[in-house]
This record gives sequence, C-alpha cells and structure tokens, in this order.
Amino acid sequence: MPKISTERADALPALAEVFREHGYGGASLFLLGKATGLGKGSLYHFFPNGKEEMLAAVLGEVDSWFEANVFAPLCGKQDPARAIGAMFDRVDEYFRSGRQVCLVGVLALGDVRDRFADPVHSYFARWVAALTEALTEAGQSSTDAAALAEEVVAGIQGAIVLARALDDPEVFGRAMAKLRERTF
Amino acid sequence: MPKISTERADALPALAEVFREHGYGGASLFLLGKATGLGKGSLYHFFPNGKEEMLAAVLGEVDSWFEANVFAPLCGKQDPARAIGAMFDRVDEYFRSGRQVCLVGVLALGDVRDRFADPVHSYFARWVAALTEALTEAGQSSTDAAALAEEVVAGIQGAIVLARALDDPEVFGRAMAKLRERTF
DNA sequence: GTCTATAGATCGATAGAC
DNA sequence: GTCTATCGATCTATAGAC
Repeated sequence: MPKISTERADALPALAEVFREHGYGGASLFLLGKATGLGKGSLYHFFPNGKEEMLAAVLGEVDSWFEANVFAPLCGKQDPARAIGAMFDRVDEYFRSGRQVCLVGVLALGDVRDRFADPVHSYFARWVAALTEALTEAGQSSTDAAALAEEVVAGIQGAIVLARALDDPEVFGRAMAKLRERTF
Repeated sequence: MPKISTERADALPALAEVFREHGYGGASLFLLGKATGLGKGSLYHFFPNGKEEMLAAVLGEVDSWFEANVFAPLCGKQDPARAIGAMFDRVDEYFRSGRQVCLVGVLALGDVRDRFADPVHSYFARWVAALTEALTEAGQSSTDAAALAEEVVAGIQGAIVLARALDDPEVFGRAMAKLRERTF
C-alpha cells in the first residue's frame, strides 16, 4: 500500500487521501508518512513548513485539476451544453460516484476553514462562476444562470454528504442525474 | 430511559457547539471544559466514557429536537404543505440561516463516520422518510416524493457547505428559497 | 460534585548519523 | 535524501484531596 517516492509531486495523491479521510487535524504525521512511505525526516525535507505546506500543495494540485478538467472547459465559448455535460462526467469520476468526499468541502465545514479560507473560497467561487458562464452562454439570463449554478454546486456537495451518511452511492448518482436534467 | 441529572443536560448545548465547530477529534477536553465551565473531573463524572459518551448524548439531543420540531410534524396527516413550510422555517432557524454547520453532516464527512454510523444514518434516513411522507400526502407520487425529499435534504446540506466556503449566509437563504419553491 | 495533579500515549517538529 | 532518536507540547483518562 505505501508508495515510495523520490519527488515531492509523487507524494501529493497519498497526502490528499489522508487529508480527505481524516481532515487537517486528524491527518497525523504518522498517517501521512505511512501513506506516502516516507519518514518524518523526508516529509519535512519536501515540505519544510510541515502539514500546512502539505495541505497547501494538495489544494494547489486539486485546484489545478479542476481548473484544467472542469472550470476551463466550462468557459470554452462553443457548445456550452456539451461542456456542462462533461462537467458532470468529470465530477462523477472525481468523487468516485459519491464514494469519495470533497476535501475542499471537508475543510469548509472544519475548524481550519479560516486558515485555508482563500483556497476554499476560490475553489467554490471559481466553480460557480464558470458554470454560470456556461449556463449564460447556453441561453439563460445572467440572474437565472447564477442562481442555478449555485444550486448545482451546492447540490453536488450535499449529495456527497448524504451519500456518505446513508452509505449509499446511488444517492449521489440520483442527485447528479437530477442536477444534470435541470441544466438542460 | 435513565434519569439524567439537570447539570448533565445543561452541559449539552455547550458540548454540541464545540463538536460542531471542531469535529470529534478536534474537540479536546480542554475546549469542552472551557465551553461548559466544568473541569475534567466533572466532565468524567457526568460522562464516564469520556468524549464518546458526550457526543452520543449530544446526538441524542439533536435527534430529539429534530424529531419533535421537524420530523414528527411532517408526518402529521393534515395540511402537509403547511408542515413542509414549517420544516423550512425550523431548519433555517436551527442552522442560523447558514451561519451554523450541521453536526451530523460534519460527522458524515469525517473519519469517525463509522464509529457513529448508526445515529448519522438514522438522522438523515428519518429526515428523508418524513419529508417523503409529507410530499406523498401533498399529492405527489411515492417515487417523485422520495426523489424530491432526497434532493431537498441534500440541497440543505450542500447549502451549508457552500455558504461556509463562500462565507456568505445569503447563499444559504437563496438555496432554501429555491428548495421551498420546488416543494409547492 | 468539583477541583488539581499527573500518568501514559501521541502529537508536530527538530537534530544528527549515514 | 532518508532514517532514527528525541524534544516539548498536548491529548485522553485517572487518582485523590476537599
């Protein structure tokens, strides 16, 4: 299970998984070391500022992935309906059909929200803005588009919470299908 | 039901606030003691099993409140539309218009989900079931009612996440208004 | 009942050998 | 670059004075 890595970037997926599963405070250096296959010394070699730098790097990676695979495609001016459909596909894959929680959502609810307020705010604001742009491009009024975009992003986050609580990934699937219909 | 001393019950609101704000792992006995005004000795006198018993008691209190103020009224057979409207009113008050997170939702996303799987599952399953019953009573087909109930409960949870992330309670208000419309 | 003192474990972070 | 050893702080939980 532990993964041996000689580059800082190689450790990020394992670090992300621990932060997602245990939150910031619950992600101990022991767990982070076990997941990456690195000792504390190595972790501090790659991330001199410790856990805070590890999470910042993970959030940067998450943001880059969503920017490239979700946000930017929504802002491509041709075929907004197709771009919105692609968003739902990527998001469903990313959250493994509701089996994986959203790290940014976890941080938003947690006690370290203030510490990472900027990346958390940026992630969701960018998502809502990009979807609003696509919906507007698809013909909706700007006010309707903004309201619907907020509804969809919130609905996805809520579907993750409910699917985890009920331990039923189909809850996530049903919610995604409903939200997808609403953007037609 | 065992007798609960006045002092123990009086400590529950303060304990609940600490668990909501810091999660289970982040709620230290120091914070719990400071919030309740009790020393560690007193806390262990009222809750011999420590934090686990404190959270269990808090979850029992939350469940009782929602059962009395939200779930049971939804199952009153007369005027389901009014009962659903009352649900939104009580929920908006309870979550202080999006300024207060949902403790059960926080637990569902956290690493102690398995430890408290039963109360977390019960809370959301009961909420969805009660709302489904009211929507059915209001004239919807049982399949439509179940799907809409899931959408509404998930939408409320997602609105809490998004409102916290964007630090904007109006996001919660707008989401609640939209969900309220959808149940007409 | 409520407090202080403290045990025993674990935390983040550092130092130094190799 | 990776490891082990270890520090000081903090954690849960217990013991005992009052």
